[in-house]
Amino acid sequence: MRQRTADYEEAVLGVVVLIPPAKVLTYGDIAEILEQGGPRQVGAVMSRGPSGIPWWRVIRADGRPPYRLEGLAVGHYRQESTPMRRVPAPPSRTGEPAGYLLDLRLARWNPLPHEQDTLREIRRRLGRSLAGDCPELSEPDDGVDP
DNA sequence: AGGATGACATTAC
DNA sequence: GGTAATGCCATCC
Repeated sequence: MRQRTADYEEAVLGVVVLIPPAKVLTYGDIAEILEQGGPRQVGAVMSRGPSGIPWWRVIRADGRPPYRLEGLAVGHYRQESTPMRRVPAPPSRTGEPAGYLLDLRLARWNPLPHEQDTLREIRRRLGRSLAGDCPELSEPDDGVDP
């Protein structure tokens, strides 16, 4: 039940810690790997400020680092030599300082075969907990009534 | 129950 | 190359 979110969070974090230095995944990538939820759900997990994980390796689909954390993230990118390019003009004054974009073509993580196995395992475990958590899904459900 | 919200994504100008 | 409008999916009022 409520466990559902905890399991989802664990799965997301399990994927994030596998991303190697200088590589990144988008929120959507992770949702796709898990085959559960969507980008916003992944974002929701990350927003809880999980500790001890490379949060800066999870970015938006357009290459921007996590909202409001760009300054911090860029430091990590420089340290890891993550393919990044400086964006010329500051977009807008409405909050987005942006100034850096990750080059997703170069920086997106492509899991090796053995890493894909690990990802599959995470996905399977999540699927299991979700299924075992909602027995109603398999319940025949009695008469719907007239 | 219905609507607002969010570390998002895609499509259309 | 940008922004603007829509769609999404789960959570939380």
